[in-house]
Amino acid sequence: MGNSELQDTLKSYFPILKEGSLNDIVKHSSYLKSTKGTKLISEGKRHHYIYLIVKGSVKSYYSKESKEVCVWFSLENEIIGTTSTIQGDASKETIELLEDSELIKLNIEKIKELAQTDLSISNLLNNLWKEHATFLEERLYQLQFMNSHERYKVLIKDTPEILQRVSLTDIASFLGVSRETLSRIRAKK
Amino acid sequence: MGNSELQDTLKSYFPILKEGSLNDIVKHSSYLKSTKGTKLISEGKRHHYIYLIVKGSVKSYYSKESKEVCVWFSLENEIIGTTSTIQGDASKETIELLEDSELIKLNIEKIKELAQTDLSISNLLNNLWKEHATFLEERLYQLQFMNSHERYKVLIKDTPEILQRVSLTDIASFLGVSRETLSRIRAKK
DNA sequence: GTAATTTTGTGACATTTGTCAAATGAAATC
DNA sequence: GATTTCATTTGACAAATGTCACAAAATTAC
Repeated sequence: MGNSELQDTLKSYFPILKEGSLNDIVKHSSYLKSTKGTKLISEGKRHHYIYLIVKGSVKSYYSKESKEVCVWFSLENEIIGTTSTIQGDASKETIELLEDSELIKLNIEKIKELAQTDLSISNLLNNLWKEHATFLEERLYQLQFMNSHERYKVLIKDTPEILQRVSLTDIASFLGVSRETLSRIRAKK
Repeated sequence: MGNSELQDTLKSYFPILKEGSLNDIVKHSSYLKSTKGTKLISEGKRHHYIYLIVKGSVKSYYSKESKEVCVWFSLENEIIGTTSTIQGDASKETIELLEDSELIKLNIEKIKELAQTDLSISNLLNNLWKEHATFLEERLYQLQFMNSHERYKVLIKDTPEILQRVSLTDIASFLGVSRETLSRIRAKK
């Protein structure tokens, strides 16, 4: 992917950005391909990038005592990163590729710097935070209000592709149940 | 609370704001006292305000079939609102005063408008979103990773004041357990 | 294609939690 | 201070879920 292609892609994702601001961001971005299993962000480490998934899929998870709990999955056309990374802290989560993927890597440190003086970039970050918060609230709602059967139904209704592309082990932890319980939920339908 | 007092208070909460930007916000803010049980924001309705708690406490909850599930509590010195309200949609949650309270009411519609052209306000909104997202992630982590005993322990460790000022019924739904289960958790300690 | 490995499903049982009913305790009202 | 009302606790039981062990299926490696 050439530089002008990169620009075109980012432009379509960030339509509210002014031309000059977009250029500034492109300067701190790069295209990359990476293989399944690659960790874009590792728990406990400081990172300086967020990513746009051009092709492929990723999971984000916390781990404790060799157990993993998935926080979210992302497929094509989504912006991903961890809140702790964006705040400049060591990441609390790990982000790992579930498939061979194509990504655009954006230097969030630089973008945050730009946002200090660039209104259009600051507004862009606002939008990203807003979307992320909305996602998290929806997830909390589901965990607090729905039982595991209902949460599974919502998942297959809203993002059926996840079922095809993510292991049931990961989906189970995402839904907040054991692998076996998810198996039984699926058997009943 | 006079206008200059209002200005001083808001200044201490939003130190990153430039003087002029602060003035613009003060113009769309007002001080108010309100009694326990008052709903600042009602589920299903459009609202245009966020609030700063000067004194008092509030809960935010979803309701379904006459059951309430608490999403969060706030005490003094916190900014509160609902994501749906801020986005201009009908609110998904209800925000209700748990005690007689003193508040500063800020017109979020106007603030958002200002943020379109005012960098310092846009950056302020970014900070607020960031804090909110961090809170939500921490909560998700606790719900996915800890059992109810552990979640209760975290609550009494991090915000013991909540125990004194919020009913156990509300706390139970916040922790994601029934009232009776919370009673038993407490009995065991 | 076969073997090895990983993922998913199933059974049996223990544990946790929810639910309903009733009892106790605390707070508000008169 | 007695009474009413509301909040919290406790008991008994049912339902849901976790855990462990193993079987079946699917995937990967050879």
